[in-house]
Amino acid sequence: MAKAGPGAKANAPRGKRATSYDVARLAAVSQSAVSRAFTPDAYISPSMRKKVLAAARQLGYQPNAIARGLTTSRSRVVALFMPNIGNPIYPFVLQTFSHRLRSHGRQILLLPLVENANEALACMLQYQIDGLVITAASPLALSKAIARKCLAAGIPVVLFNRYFADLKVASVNCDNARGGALAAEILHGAGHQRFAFIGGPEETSTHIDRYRGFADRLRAFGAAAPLIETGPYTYDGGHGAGMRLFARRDRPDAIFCANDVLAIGALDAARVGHGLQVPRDVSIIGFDGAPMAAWAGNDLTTIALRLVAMVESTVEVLLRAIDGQRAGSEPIRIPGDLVIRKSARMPGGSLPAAST
Amino acid sequence: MAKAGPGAKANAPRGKRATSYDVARLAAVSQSAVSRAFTPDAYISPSMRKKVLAAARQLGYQPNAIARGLTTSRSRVVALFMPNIGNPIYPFVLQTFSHRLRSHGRQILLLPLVENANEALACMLQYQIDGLVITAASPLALSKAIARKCLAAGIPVVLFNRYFADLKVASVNCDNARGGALAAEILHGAGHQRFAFIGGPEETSTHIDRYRGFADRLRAFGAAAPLIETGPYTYDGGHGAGMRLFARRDRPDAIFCANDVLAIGALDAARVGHGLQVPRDVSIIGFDGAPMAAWAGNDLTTIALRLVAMVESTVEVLLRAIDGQRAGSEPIRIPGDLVIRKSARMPGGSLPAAST
DNA sequence: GACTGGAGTGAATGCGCAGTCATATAATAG
DNA sequence: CTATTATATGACTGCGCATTCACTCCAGTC
Repeated sequence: MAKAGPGAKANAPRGKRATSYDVARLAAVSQSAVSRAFTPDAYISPSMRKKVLAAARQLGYQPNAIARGLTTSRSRVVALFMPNIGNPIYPFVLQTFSHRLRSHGRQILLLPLVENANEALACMLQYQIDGLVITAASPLALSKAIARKCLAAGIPVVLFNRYFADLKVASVNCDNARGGALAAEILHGAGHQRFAFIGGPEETSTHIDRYRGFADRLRAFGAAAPLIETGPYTYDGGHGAGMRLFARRDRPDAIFCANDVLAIGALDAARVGHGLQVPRDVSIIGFDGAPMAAWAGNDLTTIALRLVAMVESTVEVLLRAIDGQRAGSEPIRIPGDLVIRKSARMPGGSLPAAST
Repeated sequence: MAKAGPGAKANAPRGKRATSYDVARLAAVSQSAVSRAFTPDAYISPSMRKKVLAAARQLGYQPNAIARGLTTSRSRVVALFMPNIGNPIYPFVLQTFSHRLRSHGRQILLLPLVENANEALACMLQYQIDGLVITAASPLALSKAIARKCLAAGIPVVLFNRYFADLKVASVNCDNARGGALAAEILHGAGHQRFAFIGGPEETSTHIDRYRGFADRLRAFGAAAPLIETGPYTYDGGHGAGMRLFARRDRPDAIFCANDVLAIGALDAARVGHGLQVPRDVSIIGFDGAPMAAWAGNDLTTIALRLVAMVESTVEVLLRAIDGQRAGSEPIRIPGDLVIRKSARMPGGSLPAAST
């Protein structure tokens, strides 16, 4: 074949990658033809395409996405803003986004933790980002500022597992209020009397909706209003809240936590910190469906997000927005699924009740 | 100022972003001057730079990284291959990489989980990736194939927390053998007699080196060879291994696990599965320094990776390779730090010993 | 048999920028 | 006061591709 370059395919000499012209020359066609061969809906005969692709393969040619982006002024890259990964569901979310976007020919650029919204916007503009996904695992004020800037700059934005009441941005969420109500039904139905809620930062939509769903349903049952403890969405936050709650004389016997990491913190506060038995002395329900909720040491009853469905929906909304259709800003809500484990007594006593 | 466009800065009319020519016109200078103003080491007077930057700010101008990439033929983007995020240290690793690379003006493109190495290479070539980091959180065979292809294509590669004995690739690792030896010293020094090792996939360098360091040191002490159980690097892997070990008549009283997730699985197998007390009945030591090792319910003694140092070293090696200096393929080893908690008895009885 | 039209292809252009080269001005020397 | 050199700037080209436009070719038409 060609002259042998050390460790190189066909003729990729020294850091020089084949261009469409190289392929054109080899296939004895024009550069236009090469371009068409790699463009899905281009006007080209099957035989021509086949010939070009053969030559391309021989040279190890891949279209240069940079050059393509320059002419089309779209990068086919989507940015993801997801710093502060404290919630263990996000690795899976990230992986799922990556997979789904790839199947639509998109790549993911990871936006680093920036100081302010301008830095983020600069990054997006520089790389001609086609769209942005912001997950709840990011500082609220910063997320909002970034979303606002991007919208002003005409970059489509979709929020994942979060929404802003005062800013019209497309979003995909769990039906958090319904999840909270479900927790209330279970805990009340199991005969509990003294309820508590352990939440996260009070301005986040997950905190607000999960609490509201829980408290509203309790009120509908005529139960006493739940105690509330809040803190960051971390193990320590849940542990601290649990320690405070269990130290009270009117110690709660049923706790709903705004997420699983908080719940595991509360669980440890009960068992290790206060020597309580779960669910004999206290029932605890979490939210999210984090992997470690299933671990034998935790065995946490929780309301699991349908993460795959949520990601798919987010991708769909984003791609549609990129294609120019203005997305509605009404939050899309996807239900959560109750996962019954052993950290909470169930109505009907399907788990060892207090009589033990 | 300029005519008011709805929701637009100065004059960013309809999805049209300002170019260097626009800035040049406004500042009454040439396009070259604009380019120089945004190039760190360019030959330009301070006054000129100031004037250009002022005009750029007024237009909301950001250099188009795509166009820049086309002329410089480097994208300033680094790819990260890290699918299968099962180990909870990786979210932090990802965040740290992102942060560190950004401080060097680099962005991260997340490589999705691909079917084969060719897909990955295609992605790298299309986007003119400057370099690649492969973490241990990715399938071994695929990682190796990708690394091989990239090297052949002239793309610098650095492995994080992994190395290949039979392929010359730069890598940054924990000093795993030393960590294993440390675990052996502690467990032997605390008076344990029946040792076991719970590992991951047998061909991974972390498994091999951590086991070897452990077993070699035990042998040096004249102790019996440890029992070995292996499985995937998951909670279930550790739990299953633990259940098997504790069911034996010669049940081990000291277990070293190749990582923290395995160790937590083993811990739960001991406590929940077999009703054993830790560390009265068995000492367990993990590896990595995962966040949940610190949780009260686990309280796991472990050997913590110096993740920040490892990431910084990886970035340094990678950037040097991108700048053309061939990196050595000898693994860089960074020591791990013993974190003493309550899952293992310590030499000298600094924790409640078997006498309880 | 000249004419129309569809199908396929090639030539040419520009995307936005970095860098090279040439030029104009200011500073220094002789 | 001219010759020489720093210093700073502008004109221009090309990176690799998508795309537009013009063109060729050939089947069908009357």
